[in-house]
Amino acid sequence: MMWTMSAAPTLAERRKQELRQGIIDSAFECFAAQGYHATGIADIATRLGIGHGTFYRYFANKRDIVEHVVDEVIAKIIAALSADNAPEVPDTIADYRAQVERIGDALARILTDDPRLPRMVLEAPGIDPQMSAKILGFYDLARRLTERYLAHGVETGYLREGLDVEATSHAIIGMIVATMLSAVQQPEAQHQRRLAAAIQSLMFEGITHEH
Amino acid sequence: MMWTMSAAPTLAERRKQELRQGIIDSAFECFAAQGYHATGIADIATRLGIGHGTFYRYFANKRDIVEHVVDEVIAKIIAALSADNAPEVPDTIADYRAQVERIGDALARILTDDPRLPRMVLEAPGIDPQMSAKILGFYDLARRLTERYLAHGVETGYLREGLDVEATSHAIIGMIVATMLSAVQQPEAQHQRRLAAAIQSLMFEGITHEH
Amino acid sequence: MMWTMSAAPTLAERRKQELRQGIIDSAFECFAAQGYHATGIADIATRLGIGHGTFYRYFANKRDIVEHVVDEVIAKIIAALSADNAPEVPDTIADYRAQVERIGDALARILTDDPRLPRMVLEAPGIDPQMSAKILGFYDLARRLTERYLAHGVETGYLREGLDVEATSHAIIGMIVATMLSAVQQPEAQHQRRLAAAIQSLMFEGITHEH
Amino acid sequence: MMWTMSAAPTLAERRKQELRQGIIDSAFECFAAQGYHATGIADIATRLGIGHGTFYRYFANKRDIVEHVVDEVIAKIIAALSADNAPEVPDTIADYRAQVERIGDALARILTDDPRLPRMVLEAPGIDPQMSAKILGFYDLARRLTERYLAHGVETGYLREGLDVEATSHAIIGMIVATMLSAVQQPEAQHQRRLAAAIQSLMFEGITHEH
DNA sequence: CATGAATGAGCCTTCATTCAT
DNA sequence: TATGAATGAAGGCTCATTCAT
Repeated sequence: MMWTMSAAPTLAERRKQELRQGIIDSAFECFAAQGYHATGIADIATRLGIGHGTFYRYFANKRDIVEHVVDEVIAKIIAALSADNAPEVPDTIADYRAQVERIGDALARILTDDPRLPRMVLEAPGIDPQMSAKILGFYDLARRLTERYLAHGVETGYLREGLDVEATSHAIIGMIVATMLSAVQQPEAQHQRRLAAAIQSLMFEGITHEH
Repeated sequence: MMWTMSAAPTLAERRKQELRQGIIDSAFECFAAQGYHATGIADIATRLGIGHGTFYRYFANKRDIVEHVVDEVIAKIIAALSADNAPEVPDTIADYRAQVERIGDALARILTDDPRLPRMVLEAPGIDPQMSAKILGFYDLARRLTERYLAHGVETGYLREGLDVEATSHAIIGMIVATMLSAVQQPEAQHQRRLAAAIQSLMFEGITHEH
Repeated sequence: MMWTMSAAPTLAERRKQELRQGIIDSAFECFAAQGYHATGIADIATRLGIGHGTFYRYFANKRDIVEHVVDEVIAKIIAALSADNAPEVPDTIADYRAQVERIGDALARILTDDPRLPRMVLEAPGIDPQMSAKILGFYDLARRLTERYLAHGVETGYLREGLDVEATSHAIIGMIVATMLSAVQQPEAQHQRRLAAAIQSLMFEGITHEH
Repeated sequence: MMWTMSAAPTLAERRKQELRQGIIDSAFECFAAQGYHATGIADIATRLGIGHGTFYRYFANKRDIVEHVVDEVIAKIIAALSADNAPEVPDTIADYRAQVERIGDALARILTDDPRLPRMVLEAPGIDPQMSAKILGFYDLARRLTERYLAHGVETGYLREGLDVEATSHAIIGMIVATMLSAVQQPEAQHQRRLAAAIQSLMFEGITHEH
């Protein structure tokens, strides 16, 4: 139909989109506050002031909504992890370090901004095996991205030859996970920044005396 | 009959202990396979071939059993993390590196041995807030232990002066978490060993060229 | 449509009230027929032809419904006991005797009408200590009312000076209880009326020859 | 068999009888303290210090024991109601009044002695319809006894001609029930005695001025 | 005979989902 | 389209009863 052409969302359609997003937000808040299993569809609807029957006009079931909520959480974190380093691939050690710093800052910012994000990621694997797989998939996505950067660094020569890029990428992701874990309990910006700095140091200098 | 007084648990008592442990194991298997919430008491009992009423002779409720299961999992991991480094506190960089290696090996061994261990740790925080707190507490316990070692290293002089021991301990624990996460999907011994080696390298040399 | 604002309960609302009352009635019948403990929520629901989940939309739990059932039973009996003697306080022995007669008639009428009422009162104390207390409280309420009337009679002079109004009120309530007890097995109106007459005789003449 | 002849209960047999009685007593205490439904077989056995399996060597099931407990309670009350008036049937108004007094005293004594007796009678009808019938049967037994005495009084001439002996017996039993009801809450001897006196007064003089 | 471990029927209650209004 | 009343599958838990030791 002609009038459906991209640029012209009906008023009704926009409202629909807004309500849909509202449900996702409400669900996020409920899940973050009480956990997935302790949250009822009625809770999500009530918090939003809609009837809980309405929920099912926008999402197929409880599992469906949590899928969307987690996807959104992951998307936000991925955005923080990737947005700032998109422009160009670093070609010197300084560039790379700067990029790691930018990522650390972005992560610190987003985690400090909303500590429920890491909490969600922490608790999501308990929902069911599939959700667990999704979270692990998210970790792996981030890890593969990291691995590519490391590989590029080795190829380009600013990272150590012989570096086990795959294994090291796991370790680096682990440190990012640590950042998220600690954000659950200590979301203060300063703490996050210290953690980011320590990770940087560890990566670029190790913990020993500079040799 | 002449019983040796002290260490003589009745046959019945031994059976009781065995059944109790059997229930814990069965529960562990169910939780690992289907997740806490999808597991019914009946599942645990049936898998063991006992009536589900029997379960309640040994554990107060579903929450009680998962507590025991998780405690056992944590105990195993803590044992791996701490047993080998108990003897003496490292006083040289070589000692410390050796200890880190031993821990890595022990961890690799136990995770390879039973990949459901890390899966359980991964999924436990989704059970409820208290369990979440317990897991975070476990992480924090390990972290504080690491922090003490780092502090000792700095004091003794074999670690860099000015090292942010607290933040760094978070990062190191993150890498241990990474080990566990990867063990869920790649429990092969070789992979675990590579990961342990990479962590060591990262800690003691960083990822850059040795300067 | 021109609704008269105030007393216009929606159709839905009226249905709701009706269903609620239906559940109370159904529960009353079940409890009366099988006793509280032998009655399952499913019985109450099935007898009414509704799903047993529906029950919980109207009452919090099994205890809640029996509370309502008993309250209703008590209310009916209290109404019988008090409605007819409300108008004015009797000031002569004839007035008082007439009032006692009215109460007796009203009680006979209601007990004959539904013999499950006294049965419920009889069995309620076995539900739990709180219910027991409620029933005893109901007896005591009636007793204190009776006591007030006796005291008024003594003050006014148409009852014997020196009458132990408190103890006598207990005795009179006991005779009302007897009426209820016998109604369980002999609900026929005639029997009830004879009993009421005998109680009157006992109160006003004793069992001996008029002296 | 010869040696079974009445007078020679084996030691073992006596022990058995004692344990049996012990179980009844223990059950009575449990039922009185927590109610029938809240009492488990295990409670009864534990209070007595025996294994709960042993219970079933003496009583068929939970229903069986409560039957015995209630029977014993009823027997005690019947004894109080009938023991003292057994010797001879009263033939004058004074004799009868004296007898009523003796009964009242005996009742007061036993209720004051153990207020759990009336409580048991009060709560027993809630156990199940059969128990309810038993209690009603007990009331009726006492009532018929009373009725016989009243009839004798009328025949003999010391009670009013035309007295509705059946209905009046209901009323009198009601007052005895009142005594039991009030004993649940006020077991003090003095209160019981006042109540007995009031009942006597009511029976023999009515509540009005002596005419 | 005493014991208590084992059992499973049975019940209350929750809540995701459906559907008539 | 929004609603919320109705539903019943599902599951945790209790406890009377049995029976091997």
